[in-house]
Amino acid sequence: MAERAVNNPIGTGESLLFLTDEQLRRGIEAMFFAYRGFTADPDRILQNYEYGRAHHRAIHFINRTPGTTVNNLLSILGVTKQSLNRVLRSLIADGLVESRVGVQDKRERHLYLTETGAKLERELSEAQRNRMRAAYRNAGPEAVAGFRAVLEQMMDPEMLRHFQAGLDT
Amino acid sequence: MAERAVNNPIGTGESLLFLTDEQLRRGIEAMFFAYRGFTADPDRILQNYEYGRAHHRAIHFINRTPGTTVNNLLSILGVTKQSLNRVLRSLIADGLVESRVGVQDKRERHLYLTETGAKLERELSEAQRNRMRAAYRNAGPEAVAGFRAVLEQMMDPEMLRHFQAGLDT
DNA sequence: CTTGGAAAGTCAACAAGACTGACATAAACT
DNA sequence: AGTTTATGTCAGTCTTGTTGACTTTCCAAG
Repeated sequence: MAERAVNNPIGTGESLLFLTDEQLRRGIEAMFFAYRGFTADPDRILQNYEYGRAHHRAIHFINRTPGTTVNNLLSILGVTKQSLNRVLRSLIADGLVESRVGVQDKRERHLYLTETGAKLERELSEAQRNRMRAAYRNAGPEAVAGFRAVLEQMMDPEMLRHFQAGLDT
Repeated sequence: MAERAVNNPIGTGESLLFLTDEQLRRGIEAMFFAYRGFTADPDRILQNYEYGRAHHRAIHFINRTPGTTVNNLLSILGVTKQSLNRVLRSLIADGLVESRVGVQDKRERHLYLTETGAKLERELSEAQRNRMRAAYRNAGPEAVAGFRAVLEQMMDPEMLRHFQAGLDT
């Protein structure tokens, strides 16, 4: 009936990985609880500005890739253009994001943070980096490499593409 | 103006951790993209049942701790009772969750998955475990330990408490 | 040079899932 | 007896997502 306590050992060849359902469940819960911590600090800050997580995501990726097009942002964020448009409209209206008509292709809009937008971005990312930095330091350098390796393996191929596109090195 | 390309090395004493803002940003994005992959499979399955992520979370933790009370679930999930109640009501109405009045304290309701509920739980967690298992295998055993270590360090103390409460070992 | 299609934007309607606030009930505690 | 606790419910709001329909702009191929 229940498959609890059933061992499900997987040999990788070189070293054994005892991946019981129980251990996998812990990994799943770790992701769940950690993601909450991961978003907690920015969420708190955003309340002071009457913005939400969607605004944070837009600001983050516009900052990462200044001049990115709406379409590119759409494929990174994985939402509909209507949903993103609502967010962008408010950010543009509030003077945090600037939308410039494309030079080569005038249909495209290229997005940039204004000085005000960059300021909020710094406030948000600084809080998030502080938590990440503390976690990294407490876990140690080998842990950091493992953390990144597992996360990359967990991504969908298209997301992995977007992730690697953001790596300069 | 911009602080790009500014090194921010942090010496831990034993081993050096060069935690540049750039490296921390990669960790942040890794979390973002990986979480999308993490939830993608269950989300797809849930559409067939007209349920959402909130139902999944409730089902997961009721399965993990059968007989848990509503209050305990509330503190794990970090939502309001009104929000949780909406989810529980539909799960109970659909016969996936059973709510039993407490024996010692009759104010409390203890929650259990029915056979139907357990079946959906298996379908969801199997999909999620498959992805987690593949990620673990591809990343290797040392990576798994590091992954878990960093995630634990990223949790808020109260969430860490809940996480560790779910560890039998 | 015209037309087809891509990129972007807008409007409307809707749904899930979170929230607050107010209130009800039952049971336990003091 | 009065207060606190646990739960449930009603009503209303907000954010963020969705679909569908439609327009404008504009590049590029026929």
